[in-house]
Amino acid sequence: MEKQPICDCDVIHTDVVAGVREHMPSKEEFNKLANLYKMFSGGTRVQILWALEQSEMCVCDLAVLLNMTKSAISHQLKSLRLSNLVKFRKDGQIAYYSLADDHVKDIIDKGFEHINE
Amino acid sequence: MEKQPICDCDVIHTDVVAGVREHMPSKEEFNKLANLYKMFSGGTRVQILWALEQSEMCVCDLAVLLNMTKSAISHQLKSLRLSNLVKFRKDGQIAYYSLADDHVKDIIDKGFEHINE
DNA sequence: GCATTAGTTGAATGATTGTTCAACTAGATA
DNA sequence: TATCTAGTTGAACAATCATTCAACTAATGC
Repeated sequence: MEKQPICDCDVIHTDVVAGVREHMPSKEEFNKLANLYKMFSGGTRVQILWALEQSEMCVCDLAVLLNMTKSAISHQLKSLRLSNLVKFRKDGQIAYYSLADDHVKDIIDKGFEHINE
Repeated sequence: MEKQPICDCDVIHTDVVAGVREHMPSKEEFNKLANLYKMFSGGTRVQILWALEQSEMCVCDLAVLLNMTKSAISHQLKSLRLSNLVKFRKDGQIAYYSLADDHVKDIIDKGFEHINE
């Protein structure tokens, strides 16, 4: 069953809306995009991403740097891993995390640009 | 009273951590950055931002385009306004919203780049 | 004046999220 | 073998968030 439109507007700019709708990505694509930015939208995660931009680090390094528990860091790293923003290599029992690709740096830099204007 | 470190690690890479900490922005700056990305991290808000990148629109236009209530759109527009990501002009009772500056487009484009690789 | 409409707002509610806690695995060391 | 440590995991709880609802403001037209 199709959902009814839920806006009670009488006069809208039908042509503008139709034109924009024509090139609009799917809801699914917008959700993917939103989920990507969600990874940058928490204070802890954005600090982790910035830190890994400076140097690869293990979970304990990050925990000490950010003064948080290994568990909290590990949970956030898992989200970042699932979003393909970080990767890691294992050496013995130590896991060395690093950024997955250059997009992360680009996105963070753009963000700093905006807040510093 | 100073907070005690809460990580129970014995061996960490002290030099790496110290080096990274030296150039680390303040917690406050990271929070500003995270708040910026929070604006892109909801499906609705990122759709609004993308739509306004295509054309200026009134609240009703956006409500019809995204099939949501005017109230829901208005609430999100308020957040976006407070973050200086959108602005609006009033013509009679109609409020025409548009993007505040080019950073928004840059950030969204970088995001699409990442998810389409 | 009154009615209508675009938009805003605050409170409430349900969903999502971040951190903590405790238990666990795997690699190292003895 | 037993023990220690780096890291992971799931459940639980508190905090944050998005949408709905109802009431409201301001501009338009009769």
